[in-house]
Amino acid sequence: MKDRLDTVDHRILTLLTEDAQMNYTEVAKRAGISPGTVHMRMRKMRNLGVIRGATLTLDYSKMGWKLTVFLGIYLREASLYEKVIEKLLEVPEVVKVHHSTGKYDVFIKVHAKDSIHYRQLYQESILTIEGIQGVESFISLEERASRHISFDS
Amino acid sequence: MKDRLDTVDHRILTLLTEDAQMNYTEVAKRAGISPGTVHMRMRKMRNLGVIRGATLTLDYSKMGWKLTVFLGIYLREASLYEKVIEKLLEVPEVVKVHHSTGKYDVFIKVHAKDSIHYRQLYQESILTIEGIQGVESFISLEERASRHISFDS
DNA sequence: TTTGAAAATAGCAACCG
DNA sequence: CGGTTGCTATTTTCAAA
Repeated sequence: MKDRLDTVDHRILTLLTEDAQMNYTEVAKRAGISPGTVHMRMRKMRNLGVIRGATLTLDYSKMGWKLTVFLGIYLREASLYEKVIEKLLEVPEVVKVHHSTGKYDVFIKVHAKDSIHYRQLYQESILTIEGIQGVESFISLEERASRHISFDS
Repeated sequence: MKDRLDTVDHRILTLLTEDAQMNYTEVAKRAGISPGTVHMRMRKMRNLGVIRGATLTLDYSKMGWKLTVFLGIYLREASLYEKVIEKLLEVPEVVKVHHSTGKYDVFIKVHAKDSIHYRQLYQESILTIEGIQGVESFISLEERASRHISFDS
């Protein structure tokens, strides 16, 4: 098993990042290879850890979750990040958590049903976390793109 | 076709957001329903727009893309966002674009192979965009969570 | 990497509660 | 009317070339 990805792998990734539920026979057809090869390459890329999994892309607003908010968090001490992240992970509305450097120490994304829900979650579940010094928030008005880097090259 | 999602729909979403490539027979087994029902519910949720699609979760660092950077962008005038977003979408390394309010006008996520690549991309493709007044950036050291809100309730 | 064949799954139609 | 069952076409998966 070769470790480096080639053009065929990239082509498979492009197709499946656009629709992870596309069946491998169709992927094979579009990539100009046999279905067996698609299966093999996918197993290889999963084993390499290049592919971590597959997930659905959901429209939360259509499910009644109207708010998407990003929070940039400053810590009292940078070394507290591990503890703070642990606590953040306990909040179900928190869907992304990045340990970061630059402007903020921790950067997260949360979903809320409405502004009431958001305020409550913000005040009761985020601000109360020990070690957080400050938070800057910005509400997403609209997601204009959610895509992958292109593998064609 | 009922418009509201029920417990069964939520259970299906939970299973498939964790692994969008799980076959529907397995989903049915775990949700305690028949495969036919899974197909039916999935078609319903796609038609409702609740499910927009499915994608692979990739580990970019394992593909040689070592840097993930978030950029908070201030515009010269808030009304320029449409034009600026158009330009940002032309940059292939830009994978997420949010029109936002609060701290920044536009908020994006980019991937780069290394710091050389990042600097070049930043200076040549981002800073040169007409209408951008300022940019604040923070590098993701580590993604500690990428998940969905939980639908159990 | 492809091919070919067996096992499993998808997708639909007719039926049931 | 939504759910299940059962049937057929398609897909997956593996072994051999």
